[in-house]
Amino acid sequence: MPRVTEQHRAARKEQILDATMRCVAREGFHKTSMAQIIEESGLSAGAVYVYFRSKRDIIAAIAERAISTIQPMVDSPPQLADPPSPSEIIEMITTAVVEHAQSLEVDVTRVAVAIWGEALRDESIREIAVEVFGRIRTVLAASIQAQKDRGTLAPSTDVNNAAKTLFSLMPGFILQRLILNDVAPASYAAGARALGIP
Amino acid sequence: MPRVTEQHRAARKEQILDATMRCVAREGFHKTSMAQIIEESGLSAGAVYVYFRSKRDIIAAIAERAISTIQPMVDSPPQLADPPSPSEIIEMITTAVVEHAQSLEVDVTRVAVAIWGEALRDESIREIAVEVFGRIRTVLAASIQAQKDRGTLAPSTDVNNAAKTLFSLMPGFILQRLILNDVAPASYAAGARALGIP
Amino acid sequence: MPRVTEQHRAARKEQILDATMRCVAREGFHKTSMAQIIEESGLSAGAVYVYFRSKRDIIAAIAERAISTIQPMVDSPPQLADPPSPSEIIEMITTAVVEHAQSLEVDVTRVAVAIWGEALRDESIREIAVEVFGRIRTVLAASIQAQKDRGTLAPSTDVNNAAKTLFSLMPGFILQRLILNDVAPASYAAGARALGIP
Amino acid sequence: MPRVTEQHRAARKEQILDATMRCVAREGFHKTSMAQIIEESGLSAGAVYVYFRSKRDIIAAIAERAISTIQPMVDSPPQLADPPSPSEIIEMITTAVVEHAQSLEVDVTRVAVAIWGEALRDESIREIAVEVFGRIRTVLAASIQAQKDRGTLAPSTDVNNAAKTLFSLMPGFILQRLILNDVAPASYAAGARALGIP
DNA sequence: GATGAATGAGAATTCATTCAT
DNA sequence: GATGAATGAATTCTCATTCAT
Repeated sequence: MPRVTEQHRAARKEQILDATMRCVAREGFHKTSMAQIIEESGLSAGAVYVYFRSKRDIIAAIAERAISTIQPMVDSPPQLADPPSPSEIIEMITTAVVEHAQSLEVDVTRVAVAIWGEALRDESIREIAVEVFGRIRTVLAASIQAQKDRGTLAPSTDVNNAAKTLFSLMPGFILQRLILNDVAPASYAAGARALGIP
Repeated sequence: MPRVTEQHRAARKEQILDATMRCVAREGFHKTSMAQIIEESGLSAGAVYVYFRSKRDIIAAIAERAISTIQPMVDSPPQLADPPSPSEIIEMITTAVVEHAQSLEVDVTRVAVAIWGEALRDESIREIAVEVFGRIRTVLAASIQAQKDRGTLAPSTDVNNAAKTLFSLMPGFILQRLILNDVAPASYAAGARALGIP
Repeated sequence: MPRVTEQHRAARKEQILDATMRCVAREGFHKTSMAQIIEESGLSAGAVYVYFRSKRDIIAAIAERAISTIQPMVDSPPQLADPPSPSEIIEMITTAVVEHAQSLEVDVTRVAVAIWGEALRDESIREIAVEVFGRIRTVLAASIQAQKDRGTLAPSTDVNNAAKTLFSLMPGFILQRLILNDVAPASYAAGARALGIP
Repeated sequence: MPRVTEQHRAARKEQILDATMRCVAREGFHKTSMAQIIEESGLSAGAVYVYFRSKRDIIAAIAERAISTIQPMVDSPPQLADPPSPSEIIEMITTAVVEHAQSLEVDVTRVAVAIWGEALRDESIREIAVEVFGRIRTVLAASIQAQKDRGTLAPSTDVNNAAKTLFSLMPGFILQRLILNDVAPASYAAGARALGIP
């Protein structure tokens, strides 16, 4: 099959990564064997290794996917004239997370937890996590700054500190949803407001 | 069998679990091999299998340890007449977490992340996580209730929802500390207060 | 098909064999993969398999090349009136070997060692080696016969036995040059003469 | 099986190396798979890897064996008052080689050829070959020196050069025996004497 | 109870070769 | 003829677990 397009290559890579996501969401990175990925992808062992040099590379690619998966979730809908408040952002993101998780065959949040674990033992995965965390925090910091400008938050507010604290609501939601399964975007955001978060 | 033997058994189990904690903090559960645990514990393969029937059992025991490790952290110091406020609790727990992590040779928070991942694929580990999460949430709910009683939080506050949101600050702190390494208990609690959390 | 195509075929085969020689000189036959040969030759996998049916065929072709490579080395320069003496032949051949090895990008003697190994497990490679060894021995036998005729060697000399012994000086030189790297044609021939070889 | 002696370990290693020798004599190093070694040794995969960390280690151990295998062959029988002459040494060594090859189930000379090939691509194997070659050359040099002292060889003889040339008779004999199968110790040594070697 | 050698299924990866385009 | 993606058996090595001593 000569003259195979870049498109074809990209599609195959997606095929492998899609299969891997399904496996990892179920079993985590290290309980997912290459044999499972191969089986799930419908390709042969050799084919998988044409597109990825090692299992580590596949894991890294999965982690990188998180960046592009998260991005549309954290980007505020452009039609909003006013920047959303922190609790609104929380509700927006958690809603997007839940919807995404339910619409696809894989729950990305399960993969996210696997990535957190991998970030602790693989520096290059950690770097990817650093970037994702940073992007989310930036969005949250902008919202906090807007509240401060508007007077809803005290002028003395340290935006970065507040963003770090606010950021926690994202992984905390994911974790409680997956393990306790008793959180929902609306009530979670309501809880944030009840605590005083604008 | 006399008590001495029971003590011996317990000591041996601790020895194995201590060794495992060190390994898991470094590499996670699945990159930790039984050979590593055996080597690190200084015991023989056979001996380890006398005290634990399988690697899964060791992982479960490690997860159960989290309960007793967390308990003293979340229990408010008894000398305090007033129950601490939510942000005070956050600062207390995060401080305890950081101090614990620095004083011991293993950073328990790294093991915690490994447990979160394992809870997604092993129901019995999930049950343990459910219990740990529940205990922490209970402490937080009590504090929120106290604030509500005192009038610091609105009477309409849904204590459970607020506790769920507040709970997130714990795993969120752990994750940011391990991956971004730019959070500290005092400023983190300050961030919480800046956001309006009492 | 016109002649041009035949030339083309031959050129392509050379291209593949040249590439293989480079690989084999480095790593031997079995550590040289088809992928390396394909890469080194600049052709596609399919193209290589058009010219050679299998890796074994390529190895066999490499071995056959040895025949034509060795031939000009063992053939005495025709201008010499007198046939050279055994030690002179040794010096001529070893000199040719060293010069050849240095002038080309591949050291054929390294390939020769690989062929010796392969001859032990593949009958058809052995047959090729038999032919090469035989040709060299024939040249040496002729020289010994000439010495005998001239009276430099005893009339009782068994020409064939002497040729077998003399033959050893060739692989022995190659091996010591490659592994110990402390032999040179002139001193090697001098050593032969010191031992009494005319 | 606790309290396993060093003897036991050594015996197991021998068992694995014996099996490997049989395989390598047949197929060379790289056509011998770990599966074959495992099968031939009668052990399990895991057991083999308890004694050798990798296939490379096994190959290295096989090469090291050559040293101790060669040593008794090159050591002159101590009862000889006079040191043997070069051609006598050649006959002794080649006789020992042939007898050894016929008495054991493996022909060590076939393994030797495999080692020569491996020495060209693995530095540590080369080092072992250097040592073996050096030992043989030392024995030959001593014999040449004795001949020189006795006046059988010219006083101008460069002992080292002559030893290098003489050394070649060993690998040359091995190679001709394995590939052409038309050499025998007695006639080979006779050939050496016919060429003038004392 | 303790030991640690042994097991063998399973892991990741490679490789000679094929064949649809 | 030429391409190079695809194949899948084979390769090296690991690992949780067992059991004779």
